[in-house]
Amino acid sequence: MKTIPFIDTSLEKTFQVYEAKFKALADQKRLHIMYLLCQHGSTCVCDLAEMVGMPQSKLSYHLKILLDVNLITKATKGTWSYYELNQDEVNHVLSSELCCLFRPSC
Amino acid sequence: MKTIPFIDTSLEKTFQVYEAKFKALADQKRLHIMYLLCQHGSTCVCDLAEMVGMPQSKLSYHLKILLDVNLITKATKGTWSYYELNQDEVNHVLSSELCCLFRPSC
DNA sequence: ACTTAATATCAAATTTAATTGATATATAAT
DNA sequence: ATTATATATCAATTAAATTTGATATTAAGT
Repeated sequence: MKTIPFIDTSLEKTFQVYEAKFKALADQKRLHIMYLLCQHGSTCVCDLAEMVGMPQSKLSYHLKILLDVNLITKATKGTWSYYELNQDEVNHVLSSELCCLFRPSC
Repeated sequence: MKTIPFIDTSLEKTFQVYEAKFKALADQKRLHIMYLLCQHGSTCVCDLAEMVGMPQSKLSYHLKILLDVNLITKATKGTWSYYELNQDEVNHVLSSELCCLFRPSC
């Protein structure tokens, strides 16, 4: 019989959530992708692949990682998938100083 | 003969720096360590090891990762090493909302 | 219907990071 | 000097993330 450590459990959940988000951010290629999405707005995979010079399957892999933690969003039109930076989520996680990296205006 | 892509190079460096910082943040155990350092202020390794329930060598490994990217600082006194959260660096990287996780007052 | 184009997914190979237990180093206490 | 304590580092293992090339899926154009 043990007591339920409520606060610790909820902290643990919080740490889990942020671990996933930071993992997604912890990669140069993905930071570059986010930067490009920020600069160009909604962009389809094939255009993005050209911009980053990355094979399509590899790019899809990295986009999925960013999508799964809600740092980017996806909209499908026909066979095209358009990805976009989730500015709200970026603002929620990063300092305004850092967010600046992911703002078209800066 | 090729032109030097100055802007891209400096962007690449920026991404490298943040990759390393986010990598350090991308781990539940390390987030927990940072949280404890925030709550308790300057703490020596043996006390911290007890708090996180982690073998000493493992803890030292994780502390080094945080230290290397300047998210924590270290001060040695005799055989003891005292680690402390680098509040400035945390503020520089994370949103104020998130920083709150690493503020004693919140 | 058939072909082409865009994207996602998969399995295998590779690379990178984390864990473990042992050992080294350095200070402090006796 | 010897012993005990705190911490860091190392080599070996294990685990996780990334890359690659191939294939599947789905919509569009002819």
